[in-house]
Amino acid sequence: MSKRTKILDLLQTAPGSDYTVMGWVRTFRNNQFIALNDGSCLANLQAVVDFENFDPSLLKRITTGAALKITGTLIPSQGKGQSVELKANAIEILGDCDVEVYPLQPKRHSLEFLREIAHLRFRTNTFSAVFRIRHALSYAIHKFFNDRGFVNIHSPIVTGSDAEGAGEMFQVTTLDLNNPPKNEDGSINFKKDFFGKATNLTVSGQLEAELAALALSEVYTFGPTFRAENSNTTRHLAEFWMIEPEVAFNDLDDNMDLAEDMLKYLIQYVMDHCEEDLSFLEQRLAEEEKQKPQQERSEMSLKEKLAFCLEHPFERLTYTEAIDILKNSTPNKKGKFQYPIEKWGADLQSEHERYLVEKHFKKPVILTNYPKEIKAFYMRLDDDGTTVRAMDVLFPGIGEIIGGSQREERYDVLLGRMKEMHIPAEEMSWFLDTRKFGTVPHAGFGLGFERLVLFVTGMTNIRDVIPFPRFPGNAEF
RNA sequence: GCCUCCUUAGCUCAGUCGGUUAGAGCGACGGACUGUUAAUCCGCAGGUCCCAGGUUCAAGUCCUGGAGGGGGCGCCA
Repeated sequence: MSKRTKILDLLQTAPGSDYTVMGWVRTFRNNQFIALNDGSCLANLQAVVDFENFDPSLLKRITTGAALKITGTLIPSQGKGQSVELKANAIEILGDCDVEVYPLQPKRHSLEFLREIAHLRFRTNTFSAVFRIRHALSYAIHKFFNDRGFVNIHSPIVTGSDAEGAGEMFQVTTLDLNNPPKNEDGSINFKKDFFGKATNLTVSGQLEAELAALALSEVYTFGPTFRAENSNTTRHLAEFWMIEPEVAFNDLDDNMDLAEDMLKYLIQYVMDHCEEDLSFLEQRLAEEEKQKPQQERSEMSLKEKLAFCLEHPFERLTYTEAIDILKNSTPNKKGKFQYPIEKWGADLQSEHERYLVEKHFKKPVILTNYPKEIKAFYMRLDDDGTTVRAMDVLFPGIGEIIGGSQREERYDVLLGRMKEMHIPAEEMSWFLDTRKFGTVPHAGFGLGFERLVLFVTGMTNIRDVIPFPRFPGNAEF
């Protein structure tokens, strides 16, 4: 292959020289204008064909979806849509594309349809924009933590611990499911399994991150996470990516500061580096909003929404304060909530979270100090003995984007909480060891990566921000 | 897991009270045009009305079951 110039670079190059580009045809207009895209940016390169100088049988093969190599001279464009264009001197068909059977047409497609052809949807404007932004966010996460001296920890994906309590787990085994080795009592003998014990896919890297934090001080994980929950929503996946920072010597306030700084940094990064893709998605969203009834339309455009998040501090309040607001809220008094707020202690439903974020405060909200009964065993017990130092960061349209806490660092209190919640302490001795040997206050949280991508791109279904979504009943591709 | 809606041409959808030969836009194809921006204009083809039963003189339309998909709720990130 001769030297290739990326379309992203070519569009910023002064005209005059010859270049070779390779990419896929979006449209071929007027037997003259090829809109070529190579994914390096949203914009297409316009290649101009003098059709009298090319074999008609070659021109017939320039169809939507075909892969081309075009060599030509970069010239100022006579048309209005672009400043430069490539005057084609040579065209080579790298791969034909039979439009009779190629599912992508030069027209608008529904997200539902594209989801069924996820192997081809990268070739659309919307999905190429989403996945470029997804990449930018991934890179920015590493940059944010690296710049602050955090150490990236690769926590295990196969775990022997089944006591994390973060959700249903997928089993990992090499045993013959049709004829597994049995113990005398008829149960399966996992000693004969690959790892010599029952193993699962991880539901969280947090416990391992805590071990590292209690030596390296500032760490984070960024890896795949698996939950075998039968969740059927636009916000849940069975396989998703999670970022879990864990910081020694941090309390809950430090933890909230870190979460807010991080989210603002990431949003700012995308606004600074993904202007073209963001503008496209903003326009796409605006067109989608037009289809909705006036009442349901959002007041802000995508970029306004992102800027708004940057400009205002997140609202921080305790669970108890939130209950008071909800109890006295108009929808609660008028019986509009499906689950009315009656007494302190109840878990908040998503309708309540949405009211706080979207109606009452109209900005991101951090809820803290939840009743201990509705939170995990490892969260630090408050002095009153009834609440724990938990924090949930709630975003408009997404709900919970971050869940975290200051961790219980006191050995006796942690052990007591584990017993209360029926966590088998014997199997968790390695975790308890950290509280036995030089324990310190520490805190951390989990950020759902796809939920962040959802928010930043303005997409509405989490299955559209991961290349090949896994959810109940579906593991295609 | 629960609730709800949908499934008609390649895609998006219309199809009245159950009644003749099931329609439109876009896309594809053929032609015209040749500085176009999802080009335009003219023409043409394209249907297992999701599947299996049932009711009826007659079912895309009604009923039962199944499959696939969307949305909401719960679980949570």
